[in-house]
Amino acid sequence: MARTQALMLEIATGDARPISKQIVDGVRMKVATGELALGVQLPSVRGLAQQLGINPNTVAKAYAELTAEGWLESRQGLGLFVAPPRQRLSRAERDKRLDEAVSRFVHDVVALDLPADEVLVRLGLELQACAPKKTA
Amino acid sequence: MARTQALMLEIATGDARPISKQIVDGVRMKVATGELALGVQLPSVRGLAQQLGINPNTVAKAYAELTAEGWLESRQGLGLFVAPPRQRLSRAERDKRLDEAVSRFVHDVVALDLPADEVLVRLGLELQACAPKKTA
DNA sequence: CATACTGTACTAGCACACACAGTACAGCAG
DNA sequence: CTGCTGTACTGTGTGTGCTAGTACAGTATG
Repeated sequence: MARTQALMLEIATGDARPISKQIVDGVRMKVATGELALGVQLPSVRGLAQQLGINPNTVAKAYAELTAEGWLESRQGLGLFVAPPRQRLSRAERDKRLDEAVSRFVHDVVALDLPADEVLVRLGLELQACAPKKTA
Repeated sequence: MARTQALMLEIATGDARPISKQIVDGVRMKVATGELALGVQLPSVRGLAQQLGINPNTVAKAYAELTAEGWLESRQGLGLFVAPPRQRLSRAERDKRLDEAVSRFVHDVVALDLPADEVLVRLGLELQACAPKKTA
């Protein structure tokens, strides 16, 4: 392992999220699910930028955030690699962020006037799909 | 009923959401939970703006969105009132928005590396708290 | 009628975030 | 050395959100 991977990432111009956040979300999801295994090298800043047709600075910014969050590891002059899993955030910080995410989601969903059951089932499936898969 | 209500809304400057969205979310929540009953008149655009210390245009923008969504009803020269509940969005539109909200939430939560159970329980409680209360 | 409220619709300016463009530097491999 | 890696800057343009000011139509009251 530890070889560079193609990183089938797609940037949707119609997506409301900024490009850098799309990259962060996409890579983070792939690491969390195990699609990007420990030690795998990511495409270079300039390489991914060219592949996606965007500015290298935008990729660098996304990579910097992923590194700060502990998902990636930087080796100067070599590249970026998937970092070993570890506790990245304090309990308090995680609770705070969870509260914010829950609040945001509830605000979004209340506007739809849907039964709570349906929402929970729908979300449960999605969360399960993102659980780490040890075996491919 | 149908009298004006004080609308205990709070605008948090620390909140990342734009002010107008905070108003939309707040009012929508109060209508959904029944805290703002059918037919109740809302504070005037200028009145709420002064109360919150913000620009009247910002309030008008929020009210316009709530009216477009079907939560409020406008009577020219009289004011804005809580509208009777009705199907505001098509099935397809609601599914689309639910998908987006779920996706956004999952992306936020994956970053926290928390057990899915905990997240679902936490969210279930919050959704229940926002269910319509027929009786005060 | 006049006055004082309502919502609504504009224009204009300012601040901020985002993406882009270009340049530069340090570290590693051949 | 050359060529790749990440990283750090300085700008520039654009879009969004909030503010400010003005104007107009509809309704109620005197």
